[in-house]
Amino acid sequence: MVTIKQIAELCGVSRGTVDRVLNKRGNVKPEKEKLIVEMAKKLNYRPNPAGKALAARKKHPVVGVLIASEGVQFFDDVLATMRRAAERFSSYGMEVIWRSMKGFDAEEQCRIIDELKDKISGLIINPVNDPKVIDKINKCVDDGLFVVTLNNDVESHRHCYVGSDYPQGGRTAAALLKMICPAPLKAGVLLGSRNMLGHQQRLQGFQEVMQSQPDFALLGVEETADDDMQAYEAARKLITEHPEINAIFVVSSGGYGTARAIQATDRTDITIVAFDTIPSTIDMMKKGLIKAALYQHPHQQGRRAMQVMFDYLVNGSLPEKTAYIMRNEIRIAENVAE
Amino acid sequence: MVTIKQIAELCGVSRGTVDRVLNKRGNVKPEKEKLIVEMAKKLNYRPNPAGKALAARKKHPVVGVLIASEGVQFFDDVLATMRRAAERFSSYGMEVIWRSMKGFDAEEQCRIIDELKDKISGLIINPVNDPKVIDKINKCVDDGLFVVTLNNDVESHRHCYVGSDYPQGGRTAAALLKMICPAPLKAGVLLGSRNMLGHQQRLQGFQEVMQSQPDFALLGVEETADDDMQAYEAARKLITEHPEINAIFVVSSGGYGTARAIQATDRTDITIVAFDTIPSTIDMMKKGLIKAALYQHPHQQGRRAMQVMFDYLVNGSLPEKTAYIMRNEIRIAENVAE
DNA sequence: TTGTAAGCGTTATCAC
DNA sequence: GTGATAACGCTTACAA
Repeated sequence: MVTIKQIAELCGVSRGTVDRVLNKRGNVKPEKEKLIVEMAKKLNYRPNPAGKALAARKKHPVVGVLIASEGVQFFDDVLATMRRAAERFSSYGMEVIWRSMKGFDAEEQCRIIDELKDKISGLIINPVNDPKVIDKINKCVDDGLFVVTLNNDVESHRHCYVGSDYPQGGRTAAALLKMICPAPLKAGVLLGSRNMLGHQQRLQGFQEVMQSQPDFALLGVEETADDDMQAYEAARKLITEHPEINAIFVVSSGGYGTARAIQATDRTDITIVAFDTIPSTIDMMKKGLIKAALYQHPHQQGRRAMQVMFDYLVNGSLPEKTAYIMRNEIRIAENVAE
Repeated sequence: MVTIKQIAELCGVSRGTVDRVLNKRGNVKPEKEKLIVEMAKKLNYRPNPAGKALAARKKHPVVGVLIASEGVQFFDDVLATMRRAAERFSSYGMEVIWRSMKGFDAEEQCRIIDELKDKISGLIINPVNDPKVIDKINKCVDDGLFVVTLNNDVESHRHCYVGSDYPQGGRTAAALLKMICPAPLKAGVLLGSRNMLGHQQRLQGFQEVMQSQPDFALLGVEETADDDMQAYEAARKLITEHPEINAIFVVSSGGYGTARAIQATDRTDITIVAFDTIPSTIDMMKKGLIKAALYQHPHQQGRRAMQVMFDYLVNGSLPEKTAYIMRNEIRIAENVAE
């Protein structure tokens, strides 16, 4: 509740001086600086976000959002919430420009970053795990951009990461399968790509929990490129090659294709656990073909990423954490979207 | 991005006049009013929340929070998040005064409302379902208070309700038990109180789903007053009177007491599904005694209630919905808080 | 090195 | 009925 003005009066200086001290703009006599810093601390000064936001309007901050979202339904929810947030924030003078790409081509992502870079002061990106992209991101940070990685993190100088707890997702799926599938468990795994760190981590978490199950058998791991047609083929392959299979863990997208494959074989004894409650998955849950789906809070991911960006660009405050990791929730037909 | 000032210039009037029109304060010539309203609409005017917040500081809005939270661990999470939100909002000049009570005594709740009433301009309350309380709430609304009911709704003139989807919680628990418990299912139910509408609704949802299960047997429903000791006794009673029991659904608090009762009887064939991931429940989940817990988003409930209040009192904007209903998530030992 | 003044958008007060 | 003005807290450009 204490303001810059009050601090200025108490210290016998002007608001400008206090502002220079608190925002470390220099050009203040050391003894005055000390006095002001101490006074601010003693009075527990917290800048008023409304005042900051109002003054920040003159800056018209622009945010770039670059997501490899095309053809990935999971991002529909993320982006829907980001758009709503952007709409809210627009009245504070923050503008968002949107870019999307299909697939994980590092060259293309670098190209788009270059195209965006001189237009923006913040970047929200779902980065491809590639040295060229990482370099590019580090360059952005060095040049003063505020960078948030979303849903996929890379070893870089990014300011903040927002995504889900991948190892936990795998562990949860494994434990759930142990609960709902008759032993002995003979499972197949479909994953998007071995090059996706998150998918790898989910698989590791899955195996970690299954280890303790002596009669567990991992029959095979197939890649799907997060594509339902490929998932369909991969699931058929698993079922044909391993008729004893009784469970399939779909590590990322592809639940629908998997369910269709099961449907086609008329096998009712195979339990599917998938990721993400996207419409096609929900459909298959209602039909009983997918028993459960893990929810990685897409809306919260989108909201948090935009909020972190807004707080920095408009309110001038850094995020409390350098990584916001969302929990995995278990959903079944009864508690999935109505 | 259009401001009052711009509208004023375009309409050839002063900012004051535009303000009077947009905030319906009257004293404006009908033709001017019409012109201004149309211009605002045409330009898609949206008030700037930062400006509003800044101006609202002079009002020093005070919010009363009254929750029957004592001894109910579920509310620890709700209140923790509400406190954090209150802290954030305090820099906008919004103050919160906190009251709690133990149990559901309507008289006492009315007394506390009376005590708060002339100090506050908004009330967040977990109302007792009693005509006296409802009258009191309606009186508050009539007198201009903004009222949000939290976690429990009552038939009143409250502006907004924030709580969980009770029927869905029951349905989800039932479907989950069907998945993880060997048939035939012989279940007992422990619920807080038959007078709690939410608990009743959960039980109904539970039975609704179980109906379709021909070999299902509901062995008994016992009340616990959300108390672990009473839950312990009630669970022992169920087990003693119905040795064939193989599942217990704990409709609200009491999961810990139930698990202790199971532990005491050395029965390993009874599956417990409980509500809320409070510390004692988590402990019992880690030990494997409680198989799953339903999570009703306490943090989101707290955050949303405070946000709705803030948006109204500080930004002058009504909530988009009159009820915010949280989903029930399924959690097991692997995805509960680390 | 420091102070002053204007401005961000909204609201409230007061004078006409 | 209406308009001018000051105020909310903060930033910034400029003057001293």
